[in-house]
Amino acid sequence: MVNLNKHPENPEEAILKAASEIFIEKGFDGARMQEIADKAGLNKALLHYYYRSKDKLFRAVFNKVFQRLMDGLVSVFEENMPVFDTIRIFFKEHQEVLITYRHLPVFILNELQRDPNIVVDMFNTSRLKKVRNTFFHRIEKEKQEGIIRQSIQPMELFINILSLSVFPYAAKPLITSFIGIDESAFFDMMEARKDGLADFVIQSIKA
Amino acid sequence: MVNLNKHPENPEEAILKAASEIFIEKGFDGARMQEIADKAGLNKALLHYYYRSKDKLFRAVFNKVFQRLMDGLVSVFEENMPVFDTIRIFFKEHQEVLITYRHLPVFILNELQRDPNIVVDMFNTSRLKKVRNTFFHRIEKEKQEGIIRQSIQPMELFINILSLSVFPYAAKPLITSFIGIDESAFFDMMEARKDGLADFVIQSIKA
DNA sequence: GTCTATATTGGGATAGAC
DNA sequence: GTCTATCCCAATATAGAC
Repeated sequence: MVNLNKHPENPEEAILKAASEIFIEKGFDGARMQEIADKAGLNKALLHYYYRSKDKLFRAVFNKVFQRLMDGLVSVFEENMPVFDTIRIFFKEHQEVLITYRHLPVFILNELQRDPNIVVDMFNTSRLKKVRNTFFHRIEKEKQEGIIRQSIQPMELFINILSLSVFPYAAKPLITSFIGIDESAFFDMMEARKDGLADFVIQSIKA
Repeated sequence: MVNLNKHPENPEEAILKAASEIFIEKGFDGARMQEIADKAGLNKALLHYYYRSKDKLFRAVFNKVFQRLMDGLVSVFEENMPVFDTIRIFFKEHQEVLITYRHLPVFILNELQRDPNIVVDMFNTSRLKKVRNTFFHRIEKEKQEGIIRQSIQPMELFINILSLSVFPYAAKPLITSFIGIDESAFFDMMEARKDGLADFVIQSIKA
């Protein structure tokens, strides 16, 4: 589960922590206020006292975990360094993020499909602007320098990298049952895959 | 929405069709038997008459749409032809499948995360066996022939191709809000991306 | 602020007429 | 087989004592 607050001292944080775990595991519709209260060691009435409604509590949770995941996945692209380095570091670090936040990708994708209005607009656009100014800019520069192939589109490369990184974790139950391996074997496989992924991408884009 | 039965003549099929649309859109927990009945033009009692319980109705739906999506995505890999051709044809056809079944990937990934026990085991293993005997076998052969790089792992390549193909559609709400485009612009972007994706992969694996 | 008790609606499931 | 009416539990939300 996601550890949002290591040691919540006040009820408000304890509720948010418990709610995060339950919502991420069961989704908005599957989550029960009673279960959240139990996990927080409090009673239902307090959830409403602090967050008014299930819906408002959910939004608080969603915004928080969404930003967490984005921080974990996107921050590398905001550093200004050679593109190949960015890619290698990203794939080296992404596994840790995705293991820590196991269920987050599917949770976010699903809730966004259920209700596209929950997106945190401000965050998205400002975040992408930063990626544009660093990673995308760097790609164009290295295309000029003859390091990267001319035909490479920054946005598509970005989407490709995220796809290769995130999808296998989202599809973990499918993959494990397909191949007939258990969870730990799956994570071993992902671990072994890291370097290969960077090679896979770099091989594609180098001039 | 997914059109499972064009013109359902009998109630049983009408229910399954309506249930598919509702379950895929709202998930198991978010779906309402009443809404399914309304959409099918029948009453709740009939749903229970034909399918006993919400859970059983859901399983009937899930098994069906799961197999549909797999057919659409995996069948190309079961044809015996040069690997590069397989890849090009797959990316050429995948868009159509994923537009037709828009919400299916997230639906399936989410329900599998919610309850990993719903996997249809028999189907998976037999299906993968076929892919192994054709696509995987072909990769090994072309490695011998010096067409494909020695370091390429068939299973990982397979996962990579599916990731590149499916993830952007699963993350559609995120991508559109990120870039600030609408649905139709998104599909245009995906359409334009097809050829580039095949190039992206082939560039990576060719010797 | 924190609890217990309760109001109230929603929704899966069934009984029973036709 | 198909309907209406109803049962009954579950779940969000609130009232009110402390």
